[in-house]
Amino acid sequence: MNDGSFTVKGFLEVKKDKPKYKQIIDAAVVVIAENGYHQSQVSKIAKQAGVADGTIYLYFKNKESILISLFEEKMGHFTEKIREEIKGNKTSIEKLLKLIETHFLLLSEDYNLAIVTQLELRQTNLDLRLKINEVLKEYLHIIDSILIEGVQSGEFDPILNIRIARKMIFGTIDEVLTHWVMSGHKQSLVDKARDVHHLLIRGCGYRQEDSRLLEQ
Amino acid sequence: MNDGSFTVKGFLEVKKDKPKYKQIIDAAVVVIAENGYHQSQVSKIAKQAGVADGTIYLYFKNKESILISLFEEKMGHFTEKIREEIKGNKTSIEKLLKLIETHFLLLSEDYNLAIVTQLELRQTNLDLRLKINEVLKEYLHIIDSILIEGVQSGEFDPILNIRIARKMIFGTIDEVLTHWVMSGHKQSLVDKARDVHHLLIRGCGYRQEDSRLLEQ
Amino acid sequence: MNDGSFTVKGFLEVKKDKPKYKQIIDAAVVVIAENGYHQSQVSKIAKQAGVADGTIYLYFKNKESILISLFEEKMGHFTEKIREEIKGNKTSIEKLLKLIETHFLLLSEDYNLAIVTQLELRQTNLDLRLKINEVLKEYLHIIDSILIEGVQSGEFDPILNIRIARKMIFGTIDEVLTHWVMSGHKQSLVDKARDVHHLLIRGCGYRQEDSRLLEQ
Amino acid sequence: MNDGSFTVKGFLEVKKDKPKYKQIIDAAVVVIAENGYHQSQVSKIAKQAGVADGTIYLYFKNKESILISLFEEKMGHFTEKIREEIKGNKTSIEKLLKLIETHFLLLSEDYNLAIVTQLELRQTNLDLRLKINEVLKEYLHIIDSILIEGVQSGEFDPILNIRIARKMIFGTIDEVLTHWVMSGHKQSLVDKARDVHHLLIRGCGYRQEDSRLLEQ
DNA sequence: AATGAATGAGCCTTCATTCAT
DNA sequence: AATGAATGAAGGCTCATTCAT
Repeated sequence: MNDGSFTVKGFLEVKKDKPKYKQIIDAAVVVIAENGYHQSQVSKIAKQAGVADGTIYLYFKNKESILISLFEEKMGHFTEKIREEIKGNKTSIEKLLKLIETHFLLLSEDYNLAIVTQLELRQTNLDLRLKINEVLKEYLHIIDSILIEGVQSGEFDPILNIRIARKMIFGTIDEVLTHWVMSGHKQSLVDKARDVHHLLIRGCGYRQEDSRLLEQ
Repeated sequence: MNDGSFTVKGFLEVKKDKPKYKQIIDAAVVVIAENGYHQSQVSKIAKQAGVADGTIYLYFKNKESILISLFEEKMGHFTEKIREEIKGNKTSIEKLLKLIETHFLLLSEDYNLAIVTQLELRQTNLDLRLKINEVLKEYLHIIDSILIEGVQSGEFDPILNIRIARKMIFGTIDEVLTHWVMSGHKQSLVDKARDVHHLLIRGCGYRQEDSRLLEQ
Repeated sequence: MNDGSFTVKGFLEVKKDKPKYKQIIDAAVVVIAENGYHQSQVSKIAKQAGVADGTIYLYFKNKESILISLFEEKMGHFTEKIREEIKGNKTSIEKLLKLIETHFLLLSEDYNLAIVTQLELRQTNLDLRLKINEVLKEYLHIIDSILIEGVQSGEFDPILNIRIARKMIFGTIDEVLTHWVMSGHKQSLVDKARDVHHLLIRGCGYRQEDSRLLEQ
Repeated sequence: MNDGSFTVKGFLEVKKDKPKYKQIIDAAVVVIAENGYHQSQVSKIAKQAGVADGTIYLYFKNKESILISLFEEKMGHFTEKIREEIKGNKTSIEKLLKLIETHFLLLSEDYNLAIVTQLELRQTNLDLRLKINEVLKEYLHIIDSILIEGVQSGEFDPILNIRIARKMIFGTIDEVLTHWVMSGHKQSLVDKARDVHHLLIRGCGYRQEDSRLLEQ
């Protein structure tokens, strides 16, 4: 449940800042990407992290919590980065493009992480996946707020079904990513961002000829 | 011994049609849906199927092949049913709606199967998932042919990126399904079909006001 | 215990003469030689024999009894053949040479059988090996009678320890055979017979210069 | 993890010298002697050794490697002991006697080990037996060097076929031992050594009346 | 006599986790 | 804080044998 990190209010946050906590998470990404989830024993992760097996359990409650923390840590960085990137953009159209591009870019830059999040982490049991979904909510909230803003600004269909639209956006991005990872990341992912964006905003009711916000 | 073997005995007799083969697959669906993939031991499946453990291995090479056959069998039925259903429809718009509705309907009618395909089968190792993807190709081909037809008929964007559109359609349907299964299938899935369809065809460039094919 | 053969006194012996009984034993030799004892399942032997699995059990009580019968049948032929061959020889020296030569010749002519008796049949459990030893006694009796005769005729040491000498003769022949089989029967086995014989009779106290019985 | 690994900790520390490694091997000898090879499950060996099942696999790669190590360890001790014992003897005749006596004595003192090496270890598959043969080579080399020395010193036949003689010596010793074990070690094994030796050296061409080296 | 589909007992090995040091 | 040796539960698969046809 808890990833093993302790925060002392009013005092200094202790574990997450320590190198070893991140060491282990980064080791997990490498080991899982290289060996696959089912071949990523705790001892392998410990070895890669340069610590003893037992040390893992000083920082994480159990193996599952390494994965949850991994996802929290990386996805947290994701949402943070995406929030930053879309901040400067005026329209929802632009924000959505930035979201897709940033998502694609971040995974392009870390193919190991892409393997882990798109393929390996899905081989885990339902409990873990439910917790991962918790973490994903933050990301879905960003999509939702872009959609709501877009509806209010008139960029999108005024009667857009936000929940379905959110699933379309997330599902499409996810499907594109998974395909890209599975086919061995031969093609440029970032290059696909505009095409994906194009279809998605049109699906949300945006009409290119009506408003030229995106035009360059 | 192996699934997929054919015996001619007076008439064409496919082993797959023999009761025990299907018995085991149906048992697997029930057991996996109820216990989760990692808690679905071969002995449990055998018990549910009403056969001895060893009997499983007369019909399947190993545990993994039960799952592949399960997917082939069920997905085969899916694509077959979908092909049938879309046959009678004239426009691509209508065909896509029929595809979504049929997909939703079939999983609505068999919630256990929905759990298995949307959640449990994804917890398997990469090898199995690659084989499952092989099976999925058939489904993706149907989507592709609808899209190509729609582009040719002028219903969809003449410069539609088919590969991305296919991923949008599949990714969206998949995301909607997974969410529906994970949230405990409280809401009607089939009711969502029109909304999903609406967003997807718009994403593909369809303009409601231009052509009224779908109108009732 | 019983090999499954039935003899009706005064009437015709039934099973052993029937082709299927021998068919199965011969199939066992081939299958065991080709696959090794632990990979020689009953079903494989049945297939090689051209009968159904269940048919095996009409002729043999269980798998073990196939092996015992195999050994009895083949070893019986051995001792019979050896008895025949040594009958015509006058001296014990000559008889022992004939025994060795015949043993070597028979296994040279049937390498599969050599593999089975020298290597594979020894991988069986102790019970079976005790029964095989029973069968071997006949062979050891022949050695004994040659030795006793040789002592009486003055060819061998008058105070020869027969039991030890028997073990020397059998142990040496066995060791030469096993080495020949394990090293892939590249060299001629029969060519070694005279050298083996030479050492063994000398060990038994025979003195070439004293009597010239063997000279040509 | 693996047997045969070396760790330097202040001094030369061989893993094989660690108590647990030997504990397990000794437990294996007891369990196999008492239950037979095919009834000697890893769990039984672990229980006898007083360790957990999994601990076995910290010291041995798999079950088979317990047996190989067992043989290496015990046979290594054998050859070492035999080399020591024959060192002090002048003639080949004496050395061979010492070899036989030592071999017989060592197995007389450890009947469990005798059961394992003479009966149970032979029930293993061919692969394992080939590895065991590797270990046996050391023993055969000792025999060879005694023979060569004996030929050079004139004790043995100057044109002695060393390879056959070696097989005679080893085959005879082995046959005597196996018979002794199978018949329940009722008789004294060491008492047989002189008789066995007597036959073997005579087989190698030694003539008692010519040289009186062995006489007391 | 012959078949062959069905049975079900039995075991090696892995690996997350603990705890004495 | 750190170590890493030790633990022990848990399951997929094989194959000799049976028996209804």
